[in-house]
Amino acid sequence: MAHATIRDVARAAKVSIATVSRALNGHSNVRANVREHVQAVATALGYVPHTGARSLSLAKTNAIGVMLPDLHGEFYSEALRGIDGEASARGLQLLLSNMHGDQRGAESLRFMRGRVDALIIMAPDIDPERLLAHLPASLPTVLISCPDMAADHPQFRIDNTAAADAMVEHLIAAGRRRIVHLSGPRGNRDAEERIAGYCAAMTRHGLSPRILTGNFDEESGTATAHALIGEAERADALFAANDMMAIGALVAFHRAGLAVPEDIAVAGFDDIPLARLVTPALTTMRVGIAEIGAEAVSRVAAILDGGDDTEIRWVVPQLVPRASTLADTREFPPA
Amino acid sequence: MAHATIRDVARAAKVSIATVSRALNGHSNVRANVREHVQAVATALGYVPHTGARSLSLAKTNAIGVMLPDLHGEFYSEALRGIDGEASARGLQLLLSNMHGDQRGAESLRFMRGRVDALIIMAPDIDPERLLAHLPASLPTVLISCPDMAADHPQFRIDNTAAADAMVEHLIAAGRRRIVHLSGPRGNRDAEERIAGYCAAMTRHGLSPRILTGNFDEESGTATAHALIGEAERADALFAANDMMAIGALVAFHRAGLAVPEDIAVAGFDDIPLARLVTPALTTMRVGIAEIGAEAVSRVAAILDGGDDTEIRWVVPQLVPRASTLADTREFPPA
DNA sequence: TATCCCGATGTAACCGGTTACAGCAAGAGC
DNA sequence: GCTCTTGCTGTAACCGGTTACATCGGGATA
Repeated sequence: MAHATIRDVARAAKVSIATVSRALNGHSNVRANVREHVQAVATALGYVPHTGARSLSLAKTNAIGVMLPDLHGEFYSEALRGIDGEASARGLQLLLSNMHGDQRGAESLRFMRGRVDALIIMAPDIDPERLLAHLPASLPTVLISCPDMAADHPQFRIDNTAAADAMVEHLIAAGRRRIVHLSGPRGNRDAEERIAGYCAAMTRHGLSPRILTGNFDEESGTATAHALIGEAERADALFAANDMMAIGALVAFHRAGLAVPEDIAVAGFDDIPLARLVTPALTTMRVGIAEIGAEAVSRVAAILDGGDDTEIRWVVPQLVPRASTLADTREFPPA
Repeated sequence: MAHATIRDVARAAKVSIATVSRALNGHSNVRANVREHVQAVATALGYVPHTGARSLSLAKTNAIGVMLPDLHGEFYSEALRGIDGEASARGLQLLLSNMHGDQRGAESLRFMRGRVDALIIMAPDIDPERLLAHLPASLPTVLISCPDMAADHPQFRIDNTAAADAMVEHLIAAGRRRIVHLSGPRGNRDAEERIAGYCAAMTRHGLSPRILTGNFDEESGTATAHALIGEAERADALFAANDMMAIGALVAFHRAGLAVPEDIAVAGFDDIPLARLVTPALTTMRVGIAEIGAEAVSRVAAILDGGDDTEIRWVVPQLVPRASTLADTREFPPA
């Protein structure tokens, strides 16, 4: 047996559907006893309003669409956690769609039209053309770390260049010279900017950059560590473009009997929750992605309330020095 | 300017809306040149179909609702990752709703009606009455580790009792006797069952159970570790009801200069990705929550295809012995 | 008592799609 | 040339709600 509709309730309560709608939605112009009667009948029939139909007629869904590149790894999980927290505090539902690194995934944006009131898109590696092409026009959209786009959307931009530069400075201050950068995949905006910052700092200090390309996953870190271990003039620091790669390397160095940071310092980027839990704890740049996610929801909400917002808001990552680059202050004393 | 509707396209293309609908949905009974013309006009107007309206008339949303207790911590993130992977492989969207430990959150299930074709609910600590009350009837629903309910829904049940029992056996085999259990919050189904398994095994071996109650978060683990450290006859093993608490304790023990596992063994439950990355790597029971999530989506899909499924499927966690309980095989040699 | 006003209720249009059914034109068969 | 079929297209009902507007009845007022 299908679900009861408002018409079923109206029939059973012997009133019009308009009255049922008004009674259930708390409009004032309904006589008290009629309202109670309608509510009783609705409960008896197990009536649950059809939210889809409701949004259609109200042109309001109370939902926002979230597009992430991936859910693998803690970084995007953290982003989602931040978004989710703020969204449910505001009574907004979340419609998820991620493109698993596949550019075609951008098409799924089309399916969001009519289901959400606004969009939050995080897509550091997507072709802007593609994104724009499938972006339902006139849908408020907040971008996080996306490629430059013609559209004048509100955005969050991470100052990757300055942050990577600062990390290199930190490593140099800690006495390192042969600093290798394990980058993210080419074409990814964050990856490219971190490379730029790394190169700038190295060059400024008269050091020659050396870049290995990874994939932002643990495996890239492991593989890179193995590659470095055997080299004649071994690097004395590895700066990975994200924490997962750094941790992969950290573990691999450890297994191979190399001491971190004594033999080689390791630094990451993002400050995922895991970073402070590995041994030695990982030095990294804190992005605060959960906070950004939450703030993105706030901006979306403000726009939906009629606000105007096309600002580009810059996020400045903070250095979080931990034991993996600091020989003197081990957070975990040797066992 | 609002978005173009199918009527705008029809007007501009000088055909009826029915023809537009048919042309764009690839029905065969449309003349080829008409179809092309309609497609061209639609593209020119930037027409994107209104998915909400479409689902209303088709009574099919291609979305499934997901209710989780929380997104904090890796456990539910992993579950969501598994669900998401399978869902997007099948072209299903995900509507997220989590109740942040708040029982009232169950009401948000009502908002799913008319927006999703089915539900996946993971709620180890929710009052079944409440859940049933707000569960839109006749919506296919797969439950994961929920309290027993009258309804005959397809379910996944984790064999927590046997698993906790097996973990105690493992600790005893490793020579431990003063084994303390750090449990999850009372009322949580998983927590209660793990307590039961722990007690059963302890009693069987003539050991007296000792249970401290935690909250499934890292902080509980830290606090418990501090409490244990000062005691006269210190415990020689801590079995936490989930990995996050175990890791909190692990770190706290380390900081306090206690060697794990030499001075005290530590074991967790869940096998979150983090578990193998901490030092020493954490012994735990692998639940495979991402796989369960994926499988839940498959079951949902099968039901939507007309299948019948009211089975209770049991998940048997597997012991993953690692360095935190095995004095002899350290995965990370001392630095 | 007649008039006005006001609050409660019903009718019907609308949100943006899909599709059953009707209509219509062209080609086939006689 | 006339009917029958076939294939394309349009009309209108429907999905399940909301709400502008019309209607209706009763109390207040003159």
